[in-house]
Amino acid sequence: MEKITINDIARLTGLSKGTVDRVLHNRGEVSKKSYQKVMDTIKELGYEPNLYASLLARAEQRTIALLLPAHEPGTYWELAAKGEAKAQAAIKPLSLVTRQFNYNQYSADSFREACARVLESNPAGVVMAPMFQYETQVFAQELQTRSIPYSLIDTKLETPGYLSFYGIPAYKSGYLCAAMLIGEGPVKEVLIVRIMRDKGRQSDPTVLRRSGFMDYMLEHNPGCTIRSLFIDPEDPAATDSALDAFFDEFPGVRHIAMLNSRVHLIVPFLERHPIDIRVVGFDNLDANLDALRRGTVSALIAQRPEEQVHQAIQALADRIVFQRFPEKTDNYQHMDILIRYNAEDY
Amino acid sequence: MEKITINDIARLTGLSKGTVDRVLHNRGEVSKKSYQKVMDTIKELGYEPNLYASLLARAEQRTIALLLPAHEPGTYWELAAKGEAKAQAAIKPLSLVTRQFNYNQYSADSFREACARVLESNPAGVVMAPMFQYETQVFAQELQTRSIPYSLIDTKLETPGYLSFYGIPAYKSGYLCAAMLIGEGPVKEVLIVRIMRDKGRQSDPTVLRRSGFMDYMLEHNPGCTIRSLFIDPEDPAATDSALDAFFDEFPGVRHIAMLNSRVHLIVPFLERHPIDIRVVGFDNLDANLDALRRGTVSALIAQRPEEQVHQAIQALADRIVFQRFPEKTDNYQHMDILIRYNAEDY
DNA sequence: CTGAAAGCGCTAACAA
DNA sequence: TTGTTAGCGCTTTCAG
Repeated sequence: MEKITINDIARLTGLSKGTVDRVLHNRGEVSKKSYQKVMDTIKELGYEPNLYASLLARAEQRTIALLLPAHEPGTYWELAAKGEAKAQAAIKPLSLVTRQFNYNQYSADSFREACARVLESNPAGVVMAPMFQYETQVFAQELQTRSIPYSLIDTKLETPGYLSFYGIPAYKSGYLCAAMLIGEGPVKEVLIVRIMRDKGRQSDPTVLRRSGFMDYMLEHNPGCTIRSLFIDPEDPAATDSALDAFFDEFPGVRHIAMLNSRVHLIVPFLERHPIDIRVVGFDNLDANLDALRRGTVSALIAQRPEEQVHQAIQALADRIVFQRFPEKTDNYQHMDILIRYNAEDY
Repeated sequence: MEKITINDIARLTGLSKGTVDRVLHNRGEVSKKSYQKVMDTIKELGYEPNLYASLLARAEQRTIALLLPAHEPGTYWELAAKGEAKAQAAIKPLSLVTRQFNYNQYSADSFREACARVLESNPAGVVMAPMFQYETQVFAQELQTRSIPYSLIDTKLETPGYLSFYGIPAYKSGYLCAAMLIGEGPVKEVLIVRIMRDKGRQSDPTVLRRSGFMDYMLEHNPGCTIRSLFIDPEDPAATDSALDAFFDEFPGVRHIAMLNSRVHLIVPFLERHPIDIRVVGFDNLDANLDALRRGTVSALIAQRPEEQVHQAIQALADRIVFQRFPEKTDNYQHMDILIRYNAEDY
């Protein structure tokens, strides 16, 4: 069984290497007839291109753009950004590099502007974490007309022709959060702490989480009162006093959930008032893990954001270099449950 | 800054490509003088060979051997074997293939014999899940003298010069299991169900798990009595009656742990006797997941064995093709906690 | 001991 | 729309 090459299929079809190469990379300039003939015999013989030869002959570097919210240290997106490094190493031998473009996750303008920069850089592929429904649509449209493949992470917005999506199921994650918080036991009241400015966001992923959370409560603990409190992430003092005021008014609350990655914001308060409160949050930020280890936070639901970007980049690389499509378009990831005793090797 | 090639250094030294190649792979037939000259200018110019050109010119397929316990359907090692397929796809473009060699995990002879077959196949690298301390040492030794790189998965035995290890921390996993089983609450007695023939094994990974389990109990629940029961995986009827007898004698037991992947073996019994018992086991076998969904098993600790073999293969491929060494030698993986509400997307 | 030369399989520029 | 051709950088005879 000989390795079959581009020459073989050129000979078999009666065409030339050049033409075969053109259909292989469908860069047009080929008649329908030739195209079909080549495709058919490729399939028939099970031809697979030789990567080494290809890479050797090509020798130019393509780049994959990452379009992510800006990542201040200690935030969720910093975790995600870590996946870039891993992926870099993996795709470097394929003559691919990554390049990051950041935007302010609270400003649609900034997102639009970042999109423009991405397009300007003429990438071979794009990984994006979208926050704004409309702007993302427009951008996706543009990518498609330029036939630049793109993958989504974190939030799945309905955009045309995305290559693949990687993230956790938002609704289910809220459901799970509720289960971790109250189990089966009857609980009279719980508190959901929310972030102020999230209110204004167009596409807030915590909306779905909240609805999953609510449904679990309805199904398992219908009598429970669910209270909300909004805090300002920029203002720790205000957060403290808001919590103080809350517990003055509702001293019986023993269960708190936060449906975003910021549970660490309420940790100082909790540690200053040693009531025995069960707290469940999301994501393995260092500050969250510390609180978990100290026992202030009972459980975290985590989602390996670095894996999400890693996988998205890999999928794109496969697509770009090997013309290979991912097995599944929507890849819902496992939700990791972290407690004190399994957080160490995370 | 131009890429410098073998031609450059041929020109610079006044020798030919052929000679340069000879010193590059020190296969002799070169005068001392020429050798020195080449070496010097290589260092001077910081020459790095182009892998693709090299690989292309060489054009042979190398194979990575997997040395794993035989995997009957529905067993742990079947899960692990799944990782092979994924990795196959990833390394195929590098002209690498995998080939599996199986042994009976209860027979050292069979292991030794499998090792022999692996060596005979002259692999470019080896991934192994070792079960027998001494035999593994001997084999590892042999691999090292032939300078065949190898990685370990699942169980880390102290062998010389392994490339990397992938698995969960055994002791900690037992500790975690105990935590999942009894939490902080005081419990009077717990049952550990064990597999009969594991007793005779030389390198039983559950030994460490058991000691982690015991330590958690000592630290958090010192008064608790820990009972053991041995069952025969081949004999469901005997398993049932053993459990019957056990519960006749100790009707108060409400907590069961199994420190291996076989918790499904006791599920039929449990479902026939609807007492409210908390059960914790290991690994995401289908039968275990089913029991988890039905609520018979409360929690599973899982370790993504397919990822372990996938990563081990990748590491080897990187080593073989790109001469790259893994970032970390010992890669302890996260222990996944599975409960009903997060098992679906696993 | 050394050099010359023929590829490895694919890409891309240029002609036709 | 298609064919031709000159490499990409390295390996490997084979003749000297």
